[in-house]
Amino acid sequence: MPELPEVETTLRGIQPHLQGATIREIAVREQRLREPVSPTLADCTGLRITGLKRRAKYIICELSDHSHWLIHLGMSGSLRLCKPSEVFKKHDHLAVTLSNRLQLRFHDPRRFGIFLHLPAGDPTEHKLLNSLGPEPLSPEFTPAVLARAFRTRNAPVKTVIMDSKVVVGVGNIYASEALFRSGIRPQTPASKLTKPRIAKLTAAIRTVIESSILQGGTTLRDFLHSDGSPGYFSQSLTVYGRAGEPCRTCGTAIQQAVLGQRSTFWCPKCQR
DNA sequence: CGAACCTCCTGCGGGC
DNA sequence: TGCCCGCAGGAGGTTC
Repeated sequence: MPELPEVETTLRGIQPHLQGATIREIAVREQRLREPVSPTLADCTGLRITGLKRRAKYIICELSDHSHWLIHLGMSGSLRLCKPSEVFKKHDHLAVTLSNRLQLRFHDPRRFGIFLHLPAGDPTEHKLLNSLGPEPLSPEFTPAVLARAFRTRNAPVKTVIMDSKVVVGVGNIYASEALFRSGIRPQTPASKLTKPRIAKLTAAIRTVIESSILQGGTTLRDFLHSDGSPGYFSQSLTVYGRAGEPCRTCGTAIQQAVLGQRSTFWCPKCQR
């Protein structure tokens, strides 16, 4: 369940090894992902990787012919670098051999991930990217922006902050965490929140994601030898997954309910 | 447009 | 120990 910080950590881990490398070979071992792996992926042999960036939870890889790879880790995906000789693990669906004697492997048991080859052009015009909201850590993510999005939304605030058109990168775990941090009950209709509370929520989303990236960065020492999953689960979560356990602030039992098909956790005393 | 619901898939944990 | 069942979840798609 890679959340944005995990994607960012993955990007930082692989970037130094991919940037500037030439693609020697591409092996697609399983093309049935959320969308079929692009058939033109094989045509990328011989191209150089000229840049890597992240947008929302997507990793965008720029190639020397100005085409791009658009990668999403879905629920269970990971990217990892290893020696080309390493035995394939179950669910290693893609292997990209590079000129630097390393191999990039895309591993994804549940196959909710995506690995697309976009034709030369601006990747942000792709339909998966062209209607995304602001990055939570960018200056564009302000209380005013959130307030504007909330005005017309009567759905639970938790559902709304998980809407990627409102703000990207707030997954199920961090939605609960950010709401706890801002003292807001997840069920509250977004339209009912006052300006000061929205401001608090904006800051909480930023803080929760920021501190998690820092954790990922410290846990992950050498991406080359890691198993591909940054140790971000080791972080202490305040409410997520803690139903029935005492709130770390007031001791009240953490509640759990399903909201918008997703399990949600909150403290009934600290969050109103 | 908004809201509710559906879907893809496999691993894991609970119950017996 | 083994088996069955149901749940978990990112996010686009569908329907009303």
